[in-house]
Amino acid sequence: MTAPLDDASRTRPGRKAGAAVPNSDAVARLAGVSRSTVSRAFTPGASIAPVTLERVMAAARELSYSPNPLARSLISRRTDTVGLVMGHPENPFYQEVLTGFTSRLQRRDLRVMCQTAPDIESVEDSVRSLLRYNVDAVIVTSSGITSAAVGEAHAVGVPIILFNRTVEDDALSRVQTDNRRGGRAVADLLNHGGHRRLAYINGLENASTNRDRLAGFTERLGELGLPPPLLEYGEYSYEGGREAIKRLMLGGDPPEAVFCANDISAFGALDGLRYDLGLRVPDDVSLVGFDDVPMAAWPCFDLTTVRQRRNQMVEATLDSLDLLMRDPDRPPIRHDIPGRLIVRRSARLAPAG
Amino acid sequence: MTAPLDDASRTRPGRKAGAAVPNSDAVARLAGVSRSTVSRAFTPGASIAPVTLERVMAAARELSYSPNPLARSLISRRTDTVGLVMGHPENPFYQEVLTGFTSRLQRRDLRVMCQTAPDIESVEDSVRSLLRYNVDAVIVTSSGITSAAVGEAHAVGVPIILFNRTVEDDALSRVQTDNRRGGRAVADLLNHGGHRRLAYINGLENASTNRDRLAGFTERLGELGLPPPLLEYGEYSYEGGREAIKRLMLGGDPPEAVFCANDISAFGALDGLRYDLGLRVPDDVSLVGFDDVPMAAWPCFDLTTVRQRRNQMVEATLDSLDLLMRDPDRPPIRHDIPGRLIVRRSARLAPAG
DNA sequence: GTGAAAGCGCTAACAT
DNA sequence: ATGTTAGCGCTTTCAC
Repeated sequence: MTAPLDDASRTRPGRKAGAAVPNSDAVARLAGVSRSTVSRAFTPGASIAPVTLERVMAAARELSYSPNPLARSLISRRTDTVGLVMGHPENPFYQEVLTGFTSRLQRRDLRVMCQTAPDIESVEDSVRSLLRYNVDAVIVTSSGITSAAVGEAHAVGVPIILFNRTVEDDALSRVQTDNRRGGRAVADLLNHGGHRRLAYINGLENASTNRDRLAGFTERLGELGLPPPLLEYGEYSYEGGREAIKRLMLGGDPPEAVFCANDISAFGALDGLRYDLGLRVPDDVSLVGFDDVPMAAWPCFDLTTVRQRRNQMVEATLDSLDLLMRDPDRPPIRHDIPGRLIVRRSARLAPAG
Repeated sequence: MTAPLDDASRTRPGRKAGAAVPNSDAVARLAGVSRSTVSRAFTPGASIAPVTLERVMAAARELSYSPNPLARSLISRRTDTVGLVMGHPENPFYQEVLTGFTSRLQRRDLRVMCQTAPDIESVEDSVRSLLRYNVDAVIVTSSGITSAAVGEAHAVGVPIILFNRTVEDDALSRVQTDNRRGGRAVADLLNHGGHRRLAYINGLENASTNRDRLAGFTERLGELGLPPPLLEYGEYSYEGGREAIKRLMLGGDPPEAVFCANDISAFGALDGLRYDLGLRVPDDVSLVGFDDVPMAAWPCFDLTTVRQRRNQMVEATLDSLDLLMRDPDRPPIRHDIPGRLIVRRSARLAPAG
């Protein structure tokens, strides 16, 4: 529970002694003003005479000075740093999300502290660690979070946003694809294709994305008078999908169409079907994924899938972050961004001749 | 050039006022000791009586106090934070590298500040920004760096390590695959396959990885008495590879075998060959990539390639970092880790019947 | 509009 | 082994 402060690395020496990092004192001396004036020169709203400003800035340029943000944060209680906790970085979708976040945050002149957290407990550790470093906000991607961590963040007034994950705690801001609606759309598509025996290859069992996609899928199947899907476990991974499809197809009552919880597991399922089982897609089995990663469009896969609007989701997250950082007491913000069915060739569109 | 300090975000308020972050003063009072004793309790080597230590720690636990690392860094001149500048995050290989770095740095109790930098100028901006935040070291992945940035880092004693990139400045530490040797190995392989008209699909023209792979390839071809390869430009991307192969094959003297600067462009070339041009691999053309990303093993690609030993490279980088952080004046450390030829089915192994 | 003084939370140097 | 003092680099009163 306690932070490992007693680690050996603490014996490491600090920065080289002779290193000359200019401070406001030096600039003040060179410009012939007081330290507070230098500070004012670097504080946008401050009242300062234009000439003085110019003189200070010239001195600052000469010494290539800029205020030490860490010292500044000691007083301002802002670090201009956002913490990013990534749950499942092996999925290309989240890799693009990560890039989206870092590049856009940079553009807003915010620093990014990255942590990877394989499971929900390490999310707690990560958040705690980020809070110690006084980040101004935390984004948690594709992973849940313990209410303990939420509480600690709330106590110090640091907003948390969940990206593509929901938790029971309804007091949390979040941005996600409308996974349930995505699942429903897939049910409709497969129904149009004339399929009746359907299956779903689960992602991670506890992920809300997985649960919601399945819930929407099953719900809509029910409305259409179709039986609930067969279930298998694919762990959101290529290997998982490839194994899962074999278990499904070699079981008693093989499905006619399979909905995979994400694209990567769908690629695994696709390869399992054609290379391991010698079946054709979509002639023998229809297959649908979720995410629309770039590879899904490659001819080798040509995967019908539900697109998550990555850019839109990232933008929504950053906009929400802005609002929450301005006012930590604001009620939680929630975005459910509709996915978009991308029809390619891996699923039959009409009943077989 | 100057940092955009005058941005609007500075008007954003700091952390919630009521937020109670305990400080050493509070702990000192509760434990009935002085503030310096509290400090000592959290400083591993410090001389402190076991009973006092216990009492302080109990008080700290009660207030859930831990020292503010930012305030601490003001004096110690260490932030326990490493800057990571990523050049081309769209390549899955570097996405895995990124994950490797963040998870391993976390394990060493170091924070990671991430920046993405599309070009060499933005690397300079990124490094400067990281230096302002007093990172203890900087890792630059898959991108070059300006000597200005190197100079600034050196001036403040912050080590920089280049990951998979070389620059003229020989005073820089770096870790990379022995790209030249990798290129030579591919030349040998294709020669064994009986190919004589060869081509190389370039990655990014200025990337040292690209130059070295090509140099090794060409060099070894020369030694084997083969003509230098035809050249095309694939930009290290799927689309680039797919277009490049078309230009090559539809040109006057189509090659018998093609070496692609990385796996992703090789996938593009492969799809171009079979889906756009109707050719078979390796029957009509042999194809080799570089990286050995997980997808290369998927049956759909089954790509012969040169494996970069990602984990080993990441470990070597972190070990070097450790040494350099301990002694910034230490001479540059260089690792050239041999790649490994992974033979799959995309390249012929013996001359055609 | 500007300077002096106080203090953010911490550690280091010097006492004892 | 512990307390006192000074100061890291900055901003923020509060005077003028």
